[in-house]
Amino acid sequence: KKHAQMEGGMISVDKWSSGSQAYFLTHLHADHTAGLSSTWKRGPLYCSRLTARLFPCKFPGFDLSLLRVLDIGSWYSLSLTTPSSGSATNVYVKAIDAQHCPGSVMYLFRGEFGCKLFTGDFRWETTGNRVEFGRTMLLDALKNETLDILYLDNTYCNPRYAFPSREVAARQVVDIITSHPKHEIIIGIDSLGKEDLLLYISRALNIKIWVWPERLQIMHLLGFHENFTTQTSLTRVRAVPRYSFSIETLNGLNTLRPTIGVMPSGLPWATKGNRNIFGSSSASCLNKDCGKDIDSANAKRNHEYIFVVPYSDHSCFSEIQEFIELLRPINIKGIVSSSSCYIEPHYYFDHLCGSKQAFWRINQQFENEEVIDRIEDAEKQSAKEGNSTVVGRKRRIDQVDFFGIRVSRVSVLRRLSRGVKIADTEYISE
DNA sequence: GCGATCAGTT
DNA sequence: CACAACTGATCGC
Repeated sequence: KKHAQMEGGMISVDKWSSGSQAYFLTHLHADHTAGLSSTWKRGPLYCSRLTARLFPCKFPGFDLSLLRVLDIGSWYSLSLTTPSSGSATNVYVKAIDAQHCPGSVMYLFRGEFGCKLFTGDFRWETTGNRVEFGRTMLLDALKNETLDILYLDNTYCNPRYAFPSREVAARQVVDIITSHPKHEIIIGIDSLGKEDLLLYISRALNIKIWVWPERLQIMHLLGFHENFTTQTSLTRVRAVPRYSFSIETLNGLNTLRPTIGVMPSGLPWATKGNRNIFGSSSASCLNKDCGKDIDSANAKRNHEYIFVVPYSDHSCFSEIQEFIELLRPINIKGIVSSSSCYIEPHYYFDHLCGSKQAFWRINQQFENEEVIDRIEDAEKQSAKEGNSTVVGRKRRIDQVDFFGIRVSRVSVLRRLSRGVKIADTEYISE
């Protein structure tokens, strides 16, 4: 579903079938690890340092000598074999913070196949230190080169998906909690992710947050030792598995103590014009103050006890757009294919793609003095690194015309297929 | 027993 | 209902 096999079986990202020489994991959510298990024997598995630390929790008994840690922001060189010719070839890879869940990274690959970025799941907010750092790192990694293919987390790749930053959403949650001073609070979360939301609440209200025992272990591995507890008596705010979070649960809890539920989700925050397209059954929803008032008026209360807050670990449409405008890739492929309202990134972003657009990106950078310095450094660095970039550029020119004509149709066909193959030869064969 | 797949849940 | 992420049943080996 959300994975790729690259270069005719040399590299797989979040795809765990046999036939690759190197396997890359973007993050530890279950929909990216289907096929991975503790009995893994297919070869080295590359991931971020934090993912490696969390790995034994998800896959106890996994042979850890197969894990290869990639520190974020560093280039690594892999010596692989070109399947068609059998000759040795170098592939370079850099992991970049994907800002999705703890340990999540994007992978930028460079090799004789060109330059390809696989985002995994990612969130690309517009402000904040982490975002600035990520933007700098990405531009620095890409230098003045064109990005041939962007494998994009297109979960919310549709203009109707509009929601605020996670910090704004976290503030909404705090407002909901403080406006219910006598209530117990439960917040639905998954096995990994939304830690920043819980930390924000913990710090803003100076309270500990209850989590279930397995989740406390994760929190400790993430380095959070002070903000969480498994002792119910210490706090009125509890994070519970989302799967156990239901209206019945809340009704039951409310027979004991007044309790409200908070559901952080990107889903309900689709808009059509000024309206929430997901029906109007809610007692008070975001319609009235859409886009203006960002406090709890924008937190949709769809049940007497349940507040749904627009806290998403995936990019909204405008963030995806900004990301593409920054990178100006030659071509884009969505990695999410399961949705019935799936929209090809090309539908919205074709005008941002293609070889001319790649040059546009470079020209735009030169309007910024800071970036000019970076490019000059990049060019010096590039000269030191030898001829891999030359090979990549030659290959890229071949791809432009081809992709410009074919890719959109191929992508639609591939919607129904399992797996995304991005080697040139596989494009032709399909 | 394991893993792949599907159906169902929030 | 849209989604992501997860659980649990079932089937095949």
